[in-house]
Amino acid sequence: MGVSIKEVAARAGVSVGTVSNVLNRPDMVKAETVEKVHAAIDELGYVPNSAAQQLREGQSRSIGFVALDVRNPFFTDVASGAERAAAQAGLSVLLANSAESVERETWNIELFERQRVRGVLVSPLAEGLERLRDVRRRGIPVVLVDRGTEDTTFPSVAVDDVAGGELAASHLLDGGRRRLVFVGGPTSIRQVSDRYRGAAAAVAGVDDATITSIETDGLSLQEGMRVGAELCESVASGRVDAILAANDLLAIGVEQGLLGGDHPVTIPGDVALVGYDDISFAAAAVVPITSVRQPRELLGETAVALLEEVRRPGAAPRQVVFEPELVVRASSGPPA
Amino acid sequence: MGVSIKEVAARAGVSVGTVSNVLNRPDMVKAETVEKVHAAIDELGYVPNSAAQQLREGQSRSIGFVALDVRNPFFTDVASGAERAAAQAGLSVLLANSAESVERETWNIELFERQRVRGVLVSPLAEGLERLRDVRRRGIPVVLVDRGTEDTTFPSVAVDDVAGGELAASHLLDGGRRRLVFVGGPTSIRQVSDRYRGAAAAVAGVDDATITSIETDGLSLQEGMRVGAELCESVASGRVDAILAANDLLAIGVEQGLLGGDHPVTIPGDVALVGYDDISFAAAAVVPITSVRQPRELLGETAVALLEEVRRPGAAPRQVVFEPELVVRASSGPPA
DNA sequence: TTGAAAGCGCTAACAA
DNA sequence: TTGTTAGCGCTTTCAA
Repeated sequence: MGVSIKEVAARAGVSVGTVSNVLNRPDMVKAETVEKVHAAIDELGYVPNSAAQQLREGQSRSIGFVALDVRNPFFTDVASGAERAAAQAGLSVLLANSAESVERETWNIELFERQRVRGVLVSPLAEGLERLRDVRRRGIPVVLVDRGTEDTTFPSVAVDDVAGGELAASHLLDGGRRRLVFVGGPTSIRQVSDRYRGAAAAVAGVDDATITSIETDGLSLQEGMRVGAELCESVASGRVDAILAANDLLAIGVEQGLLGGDHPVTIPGDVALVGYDDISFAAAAVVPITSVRQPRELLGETAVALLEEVRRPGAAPRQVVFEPELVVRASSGPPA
Repeated sequence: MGVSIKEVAARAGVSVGTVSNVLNRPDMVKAETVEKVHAAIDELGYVPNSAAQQLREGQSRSIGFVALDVRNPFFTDVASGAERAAAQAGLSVLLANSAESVERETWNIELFERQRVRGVLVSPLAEGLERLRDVRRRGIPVVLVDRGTEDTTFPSVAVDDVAGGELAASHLLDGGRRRLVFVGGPTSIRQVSDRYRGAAAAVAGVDDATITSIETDGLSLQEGMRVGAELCESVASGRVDAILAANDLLAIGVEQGLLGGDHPVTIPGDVALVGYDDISFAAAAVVPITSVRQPRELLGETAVALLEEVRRPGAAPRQVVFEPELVVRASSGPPA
């Protein structure tokens, strides 16, 4: 079980209350006693038991973060922003992975609830919202991350994905592109459909421009490669002159599919390409990829701030929406 | 604080002991009572307090995993193997990130110690070994992950990096390559120096073959691109016909540096390339990259097994070393 | 400036 | 089959 405060007290010849005071309010204790106690702590190798502390305090100093997919750099960046903000408030962040599964999401949230965390930040799956209301009903504050503002009873932080899609498409249209393809899916992921909607709106504003959509099974590199290879022909024949991917993993895959085929096409000569998220691999691709950047770390920081805000009694939940930003690189340059 | 077992007991009209029994040994309780208690639990939305459970039990059901860098897919894969093995034993894994900093490593281990975890799995930095002995002295079992077998007083699990380096170099030599360059660093990372040693040994066995080393500042994509661009000239002039990267991030960067320059070279025509780790981006590169694969998930599973093993009193710490495996892809094909 | 003691929520030993 | 209770390690209130 390890050394307890009792043993430290005995060794130092004081009471447990005094040891606790040395640890938590040392100015209350005579300097000499402080020294004695510290000596005992060192000799015994005492490490406080946080379960006992927490039981006594009634609450933990941790915030739970349930991410959709820890392997996506986007979420680790959001988490690291949350970590930084939490650290400043003397809190820590526990990271859990839903791996895009409702069961795991539910299980992780329950784990956090058992730990009586200060609150949970969660980028929930479409089906998970009802369960989150239960959690909140039981007194644990919840902040939605990257999940739009559908439900204004929750505080939330997100980036305007419709605007992001519009930004990307407008950029392509400004560059003279007219035959756009949107690659992404499943459309049940809100981010995907919002980005498409934005792009479609921009296209609708230009007379001779069109946009079609290719739905993928997921947002992975492999799916991107598959679609990229398929698109070679349409690009070569001039039926497609621009591709808009729902995220960068897809975009990188598409690029490789386009460049690696038997009849390779050129980027941006034959076709322009824009991704989404601006992960580090986008800039490092063979043809560096233009991408829509989201303030990932800021998202995490803000989520923590909103959590602290909503914990104050009587505070109304606030929805924060950030604007995305276009980072232009070679993949969307002028046509050949 | 949430609903406690006491309130459930009151609601169900039974004692707290009975509620506890319903939760932990339901066969001990009359079916009718079980039902009543469950009804009360549902109505009240009771969720057990794990701090109290843990305080009572004296130990948590969690294992701490301190990873060198969570952003490296290698470590998340090891972690996910550990998770799986832990889940089978009814345990869970807490993931912490050292981010290659000794302070964060120390801090995370202390956090785990306060939580009285069952044990810690750690891929420690060079400087951290002494502190781990302290942890063990205080009764918390420690397993070294991916850290060779220098200290046989710890159980450990690793992959033979010398053999891996040899494997990679031999493959290049078998393909007729003679002027090898090893790219990696800093050499203070044991994995890097081991892999180089293995490669050098293989080269020493072939009369007219040579190997030189280019030390990088880190194992990142960016460093790889820098070195790749630098190497273009040596490759073009025939001074280099094969490159061996210390990991795949570097290898991918090197490939992009080589292909993206003003005087691009061909892979594998002008130069062969081999990476290390076999992360998913390696297979998805423009020229798919030959790589040395490590059994990542198995590493994690084994670490958990070793932990359970060493917890048995009197058990000797065991060192497990796995053999790496070469995955051949286009980047190391025959010369032009 | 210190000590004694209550109590946080839970489990398990024991009594009924 | 169920109820009562001690005690896990800690903080904090109250008294000395």
